[in-house]
Amino acid sequence: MSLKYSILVAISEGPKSGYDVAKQFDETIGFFWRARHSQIYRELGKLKEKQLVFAEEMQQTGKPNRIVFTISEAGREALLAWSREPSQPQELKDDFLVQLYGIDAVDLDALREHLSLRLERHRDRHAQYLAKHKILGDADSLSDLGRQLALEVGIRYENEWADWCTQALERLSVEAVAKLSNVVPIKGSRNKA
Amino acid sequence: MSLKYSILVAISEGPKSGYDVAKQFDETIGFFWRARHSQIYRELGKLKEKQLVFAEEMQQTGKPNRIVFTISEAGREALLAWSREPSQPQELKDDFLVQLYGIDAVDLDALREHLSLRLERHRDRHAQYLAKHKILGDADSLSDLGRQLALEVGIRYENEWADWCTQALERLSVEAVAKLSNVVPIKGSRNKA
DNA sequence: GCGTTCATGTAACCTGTTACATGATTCT
DNA sequence: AGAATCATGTAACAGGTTACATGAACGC
Repeated sequence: MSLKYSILVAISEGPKSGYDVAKQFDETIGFFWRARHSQIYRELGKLKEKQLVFAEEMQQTGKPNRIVFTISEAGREALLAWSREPSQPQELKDDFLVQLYGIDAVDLDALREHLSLRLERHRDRHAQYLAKHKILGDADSLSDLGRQLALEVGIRYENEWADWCTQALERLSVEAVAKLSNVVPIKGSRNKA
Repeated sequence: MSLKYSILVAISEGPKSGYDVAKQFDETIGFFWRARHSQIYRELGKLKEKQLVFAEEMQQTGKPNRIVFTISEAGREALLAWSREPSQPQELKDDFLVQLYGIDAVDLDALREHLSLRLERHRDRHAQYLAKHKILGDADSLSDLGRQLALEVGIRYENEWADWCTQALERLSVEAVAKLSNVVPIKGSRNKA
């Protein structure tokens, strides 16, 4: 549903090739919507058919030719119409939480290890978002304000995850688990049928 | 990838029909992994083929027959093996953030309205998670602790979103936007080519 | 009489990932 | 000599949504 519009947003800033769009997805928009180049080329084809973008082949010597896409008036209108429809929030969806939910059937030591890995990852991401946020500085245009707000979601998200990982590591530590009154065998526990 | 294991987690608690699994996905596991019944029946078929579960048809008078699935030893092993592989965190993916990123090309008034709607939604969800968390009380078993920790992710997640929505509404209010030094036309702005 | 719950599934479709495929240039 | 960047795409598959299909029992 939204890949289409994410691409239109990218192209609405100025004409871009599929390759350019893919790069932007890796750098900025990709924080909020990811896509591989294979998907991007496929979608660009559809956008062209629906005449939401025009394509123009640019001769290049030495390098392969670029096919540059420009947004059409219809494309801008589609983008505006899309922005008027309520979007539904992304729901939590995480296999790690499923493992926690079924904690009696999983390997606790592995879970602890994965928690540490996640902690590092979330800290890295947090730093990345912060850096991008800093570059924007004091937002003096609507455009910068929008990007800043979007990044702040990322900052909060990663920060909370990192914080939670730290807590979870403590509460699932060997010592903490040993203190639980209702103890179950720690490793490879086979549930009652 | 993970639907398979989410279903195994559900069945590892005790034998269940496809219908039962679907219900549990609506109530508890569904906070962390969602699936429609069509997907669940399809997946159960595959699990049966791979002999990770057994199926047994139960006669019922009045109601349609139930097909009850039980986890096999191979199923438990698969679950354990899965828990040993690192899972990758869900990345942020939200069309709303894409709209913010391309704020010059969207309808600002609509955006504000959607922000309010989201705020409500996140508050509702937050309350839901909190209620479920309260019911678990002081975790005295590993199983409860796991579920509690999982719910806490949800609580944090919804709380941060709600908080962010409040902030965003202020910073994108008509008055706040009017104060930006680098003003762009507010409605239906057509970008420079 | 009508909607809900119980209970199963199929089919078509859309979205997203992985791998395949090619080929020149530039940097190390 | 080998890797990275530029630049395009296709094909097969996996995961997920929507809609179709059926049918009895129970409560309002």
